[in-house]
Amino acid sequence: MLTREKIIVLTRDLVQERGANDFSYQDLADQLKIKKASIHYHFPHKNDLLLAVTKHYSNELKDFLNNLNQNDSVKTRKKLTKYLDMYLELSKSGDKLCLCGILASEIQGFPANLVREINIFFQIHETWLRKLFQEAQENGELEFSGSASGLAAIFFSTIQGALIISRTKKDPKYLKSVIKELLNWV
Amino acid sequence: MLTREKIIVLTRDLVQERGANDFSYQDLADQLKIKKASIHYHFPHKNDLLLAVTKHYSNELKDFLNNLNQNDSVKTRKKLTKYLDMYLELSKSGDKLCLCGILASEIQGFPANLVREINIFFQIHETWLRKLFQEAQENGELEFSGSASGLAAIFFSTIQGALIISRTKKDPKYLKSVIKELLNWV
DNA sequence: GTCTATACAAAGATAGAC
DNA sequence: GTCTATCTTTGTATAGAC
Repeated sequence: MLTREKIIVLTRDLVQERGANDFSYQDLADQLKIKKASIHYHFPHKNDLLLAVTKHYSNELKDFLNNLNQNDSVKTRKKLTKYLDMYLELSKSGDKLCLCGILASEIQGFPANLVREINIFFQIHETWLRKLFQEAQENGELEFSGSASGLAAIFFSTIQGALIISRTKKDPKYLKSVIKELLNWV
Repeated sequence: MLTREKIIVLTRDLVQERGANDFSYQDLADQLKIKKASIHYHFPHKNDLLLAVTKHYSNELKDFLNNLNQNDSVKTRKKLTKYLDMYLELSKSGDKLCLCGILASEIQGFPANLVREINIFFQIHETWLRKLFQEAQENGELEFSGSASGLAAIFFSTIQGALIISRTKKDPKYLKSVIKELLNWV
């Protein structure tokens, strides 16, 4: 793997664990066994690195969702379950949050382009969920009161919140039960 | 107000805006027009300060909830609305999150006693919500499928998540619509 | 209880050799 | 593209005078 890519992947992990304000180029250098100056060569400023990591994370998400959409015969509920499984997996790690969830909580002090990128990530989620709910409502696969976009916002907010609370409680079952409860509502 | 108290209140504000890893004793000293050393007199280590702030925040919450519980004649839905209004107010500030929500997202690296205090805060919320839902279900004021504790977890997670997302979008209406959607479900 | 002064480490960043 | 060396600023913290 290219050094540039290694830096991005490791940063992603560190941010998901500790946040953007609690990891340093020194941490990266130590773990990658290179020097700080080498990292500055690839990403002169920390915000450059955070921006690249966020874009990388969004691209991974797009791939994941495209993959889910690929197979049209898959039932809506099955797609939804696979989507939610992604977060259950994350929660099982015990020490990670959604990259953009944690970045969003530190957003004051970030430059505008990074804020924009985090919002794009949120938008990808909500758009995917909204379309899923919309189509499922139209073809009668799911039933719910309220709008598809409202339901999408609820699902996404709940997961982001539950991830944080679940980790704090050191109890992955918390997220699991919240997700189960959510699924009972559609 | 005593200096000690001033420090706590200002720290609370700064943490709600920027998080625990992005404010310093220097920031406090500048805004309070005292010297860093004076703050170290009251709170030798930063974690001492964060612990005091968290306890203070929990006490404010307890007062608020006790106040709500005071008047038994108030309808459940009204109590719930007042509870949720607290977060709508917070969201209107445009730059603050729930203190414990933001602390929880930075929890790696905090000492055990601080983690415990954050969990206590979460517990207060969930217990209050659970009891509210439980009693309302028993006396028929509210109807919902699933357990009262599950509903409490959903409400609390959703609010925490929506606060973060709402601020990132710079759109307090996001939280507002999520709350409206939640209320449609009970 | 607040101040001045200071210590010490770490963070973000750059210059220039290889 | 990576290194050594260095710079500057900031953060956390303590000692000791007032």
